[in-house]
Amino acid sequence: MNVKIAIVDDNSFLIHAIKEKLSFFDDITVKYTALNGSELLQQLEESHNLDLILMDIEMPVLNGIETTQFVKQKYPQIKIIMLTAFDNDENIFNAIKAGADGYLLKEIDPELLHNGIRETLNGGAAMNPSIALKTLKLLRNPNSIENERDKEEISLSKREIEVLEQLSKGLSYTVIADNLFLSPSTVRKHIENIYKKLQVHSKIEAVQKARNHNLI
Amino acid sequence: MNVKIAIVDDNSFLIHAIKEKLSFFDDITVKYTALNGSELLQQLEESHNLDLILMDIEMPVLNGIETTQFVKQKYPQIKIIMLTAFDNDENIFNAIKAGADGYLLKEIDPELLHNGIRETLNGGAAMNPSIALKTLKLLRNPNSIENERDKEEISLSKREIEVLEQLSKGLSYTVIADNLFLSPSTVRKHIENIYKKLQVHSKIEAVQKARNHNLI
DNA sequence: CACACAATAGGGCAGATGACGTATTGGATA
DNA sequence: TATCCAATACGTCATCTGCCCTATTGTGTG
Repeated sequence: MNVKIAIVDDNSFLIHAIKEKLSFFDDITVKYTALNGSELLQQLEESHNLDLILMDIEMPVLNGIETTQFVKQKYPQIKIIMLTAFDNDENIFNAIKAGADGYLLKEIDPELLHNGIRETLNGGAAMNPSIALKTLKLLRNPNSIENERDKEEISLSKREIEVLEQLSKGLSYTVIADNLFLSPSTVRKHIENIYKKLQVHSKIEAVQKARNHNLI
Repeated sequence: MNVKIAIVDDNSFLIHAIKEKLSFFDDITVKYTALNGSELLQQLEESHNLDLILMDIEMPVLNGIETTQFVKQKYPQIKIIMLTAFDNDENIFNAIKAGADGYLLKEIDPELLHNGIRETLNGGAAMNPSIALKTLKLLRNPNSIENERDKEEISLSKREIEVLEQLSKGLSYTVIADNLFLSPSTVRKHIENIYKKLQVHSKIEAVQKARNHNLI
């Protein structure tokens, strides 16, 4: 089976180097290349018939972490392997949080890169041994992550939090209304307001976002 | 440089099989073998001039997790790779907590095992791609470690998992269909089947349950 | 060779949901 | 005091969702 991939890197020379590495393998086709995240997103708008993205992290306009978040939100079926020169803990953790399926270093051998791509498409995860070690350390010591606090202040009212909690249990409007001794109309209105505040458009997104911000 | 390793497994036949696999590589010497943890600890008492241990998990007397804890406590310089047939989340997480430097499955190719040993001694971590993926999921969703027991009964197909992943992003049927190049009818059918298997009745419940069981 | 089952696809229907309106009340705050 | 806003409530409408039905194709297993 032929694999369609994209390469995103702000250094066009490096894009070329990666293409070169992959040129040995005829089961991989580089369908897109982009110099930053928003360029990639534009291309995906036109056609998202793509299997995997090799993504740099440090890029202008839209960096690799942000881009990964966007792509995974909209096209979760597309696998993403971070391919970067840096391997500091923060990048790794943020990339994982953003939904990356692997994390490799640019100096990687062509064969290992090829293996990593295949393994990732096969439902595994590609990782440098040094990166793997860092993820193990992060798992052992979860406290080392809790540093980054939320920047944007989301303030939901007490009632809205209550509604959100009920929502998170998978209850319907009418049941929530019944539970909180409210009219269904009121519950709907609360949920409308919650959506506006969280800037989401569905129950699932609301619950997800609320969880990520420790609101519930 | 010659590497001195130990193999700990309650199945002497499997010890032999691993030795066989490693016999191709003349930079590795199997110094000890043991049928359980305490046997290994005794041997280490006499001489702990050892680089790395390949450790089974399920063993009588002293299991692999406990043994790893002991060894890492007393001889932190000795690397330990879990080498086991099972890869359930609880084992992985406990092994990591105990201080394991890698986690491989017994069916691994000789070359990859050799690589894993070398990488680990080189300051990295050895991991199967499937294990790597599990560690990533654990990092993303740390509360999903408890509920492993009742997972046996839940078996979703690969396609169903894909659909669930899309669901979890809050996408609608039509968008999911578009992303996976399926008809909306098919997506609906998949979701129907998922609901039956998970015994739930809404998107949120499905995503919740899937998360708790580390299916996504 | 059956048989089971995953993956695909479509039809139909009742009820739920999301997004828009409007409106009243009471408490907080400028 | 005047204004803001949370909390309450209702109406409408297009769309989505959950649940029922049937059906074909391919793969794998006993």
